[in-house]
Amino acid sequence: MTDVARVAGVSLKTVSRVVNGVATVDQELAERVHAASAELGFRANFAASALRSGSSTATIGLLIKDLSNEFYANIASAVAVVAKAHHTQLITAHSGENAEDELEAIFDLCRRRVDGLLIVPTGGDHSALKSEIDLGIPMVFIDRKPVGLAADSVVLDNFAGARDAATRLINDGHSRIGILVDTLNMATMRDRLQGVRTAFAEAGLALDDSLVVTNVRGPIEASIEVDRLLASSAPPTAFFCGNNRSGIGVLRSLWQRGTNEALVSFDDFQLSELMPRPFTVVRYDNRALGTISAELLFRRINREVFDPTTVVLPTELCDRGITGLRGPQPQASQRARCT
Amino acid sequence: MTDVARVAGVSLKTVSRVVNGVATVDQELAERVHAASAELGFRANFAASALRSGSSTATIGLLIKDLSNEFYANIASAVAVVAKAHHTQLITAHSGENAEDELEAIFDLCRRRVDGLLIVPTGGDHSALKSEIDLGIPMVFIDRKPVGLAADSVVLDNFAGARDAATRLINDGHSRIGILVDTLNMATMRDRLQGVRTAFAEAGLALDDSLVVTNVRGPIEASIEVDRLLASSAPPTAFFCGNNRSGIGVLRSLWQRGTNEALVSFDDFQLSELMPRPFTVVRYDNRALGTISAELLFRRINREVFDPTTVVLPTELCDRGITGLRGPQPQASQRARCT
DNA sequence: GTGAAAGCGCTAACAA
DNA sequence: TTGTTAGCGCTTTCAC
Repeated sequence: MTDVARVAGVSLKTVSRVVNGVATVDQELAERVHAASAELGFRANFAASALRSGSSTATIGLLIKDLSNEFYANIASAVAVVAKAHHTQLITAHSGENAEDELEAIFDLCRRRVDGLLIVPTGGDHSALKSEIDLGIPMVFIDRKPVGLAADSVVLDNFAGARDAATRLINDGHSRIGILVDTLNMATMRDRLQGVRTAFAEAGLALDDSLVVTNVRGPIEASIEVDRLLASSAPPTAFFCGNNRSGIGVLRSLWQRGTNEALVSFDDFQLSELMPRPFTVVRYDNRALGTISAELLFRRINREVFDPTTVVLPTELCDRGITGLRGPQPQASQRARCT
Repeated sequence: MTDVARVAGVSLKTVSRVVNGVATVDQELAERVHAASAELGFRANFAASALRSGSSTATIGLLIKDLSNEFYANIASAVAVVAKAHHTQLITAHSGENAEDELEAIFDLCRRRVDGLLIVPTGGDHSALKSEIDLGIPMVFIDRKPVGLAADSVVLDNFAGARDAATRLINDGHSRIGILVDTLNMATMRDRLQGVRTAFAEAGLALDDSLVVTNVRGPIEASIEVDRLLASSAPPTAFFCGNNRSGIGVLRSLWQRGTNEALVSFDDFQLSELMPRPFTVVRYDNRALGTISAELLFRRINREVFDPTTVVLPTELCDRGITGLRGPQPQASQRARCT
């Protein structure tokens, strides 16, 4: 900028004024500055500007597990739209599996003075972040509430979704239901399992714990468990899956077997309506997780004052998979038969 | 930092040394600094540090259309892995549809002094970026070569992929093939159409231009075109789709009709092997687009000198969709029958 | 309307 | 090993 000032024959401050398009600058001087800028290839340094003026970095951070997972990608995409509307750049940090990595990434973003942080927690304890919040960096937690910390969060109604799912199966006459969930270290999974238990209790039925499988990591493990459960002397007549990955594994297994056990799985997924066998999903507005969190964050960033909020998004049951009947089918954009 | 120095009773520079963990500092002084840091809630300001030391911002930018699209999400996910390995944060900017927005986003990232830029171009002209490259900001273009600019790029072998696809159909006895591609403003689409034309020419067949449909934007438009083409007096017996979105539309239409026209579509997608009808995809390593580009970018960032490179990734034909036969099926992790 | 000087938070270069 | 000084690129303050 000093060079530009020299070449344009004006003071540093005048260049600054022209570059920022602020205040009134003499037409001719402004043009000399523009000419000199172009000649020298001058580009304003955003960081230096923010440093001196104490203005915000116009940057928020998003901590997320894995963008190649549709669930997280939809959140990130929705967040990006809100960020753009606020003329803010988005730094996306991948936490990986590890809670320590996650903390380290958060601290790095704080050193970079992001205006705020959106966190899809890997789990673990978040009390270490209290100091960062006190320092004035707003945070909103997505999909899981923070542990050991009072902060905003946007989550799903996991309990109700799972209870509805199990109730549907029970009402359809099933009493032996295979339950496949991921690790119970995650509150989401605990809530979903609790929803299923509640549905059984409400129906006056006993849930056979030998049909409850935890730590189901992915589709392949889910397939294996389906085969194991169905080979038992008192096999289940239906399955509940705690997430779409195990749902897909079960779906594949059941389709291969050609048997007609019922299936309800948490999480919808792309092209679920074209799966080769009917099943049901616990659906919710995936993008809303991102949109609402980001809007909440910007309210905090804009210094709006309100008590820590938890937004709970509703779920609904939707039938998916093809029925075997040919003929006009609903388009993806107006998905079918949701309750 | 000044406050920390005062509270710890040491000089500014000593605090700096302790914070950066560099050089040897007396044990006791270091502890006084740590204590003062904790007491005051001191957090190093990364931007100020980079400004003074002239070191890099340890940030790269990724310009991408839409993370909710599997193709882009896989690229972003792969880039994030490489960035993390280089201890670099990733700013993801969504270009939207608009070429002007894209340029504006790039300029913003340049003002932020990112170390480098990864761009999935929306199209349009990129000669305006020459000045930024000259300024020393390396750029790598993904999926499409830059227009009017010599820069690194990583692209697919669109021509060969499409030629292989059409040749497969021709060898299977098809001569009337419906061709559905998106706008020919995109070089990828032009290359794919050219690949199809070449396959016809090599087979000594004429391609009926009335079966070539351009500007097919998505699944719904594709479905409509399928219905139109099949209603004609000389309907096609097979379809080629220029991307997975139109492929999905055609697949849905053909499945609903219950007819057995052949289908080959560019781009694989999740759960394609569970689609209710056989078809074929032109597959490639989606993540490699991100991984290789990012690695190329970091070579540039590390001041390695080499001529502008274009990496072309190969494609292969893979059969997808269920065959109607029950029984053991290949797992997604070892996908079937790829040539 | 324009410019000179001071300083944002930090580190390089040097001195002690 | 520790401290002092100057200054990264920019904006503020205030005088002209």
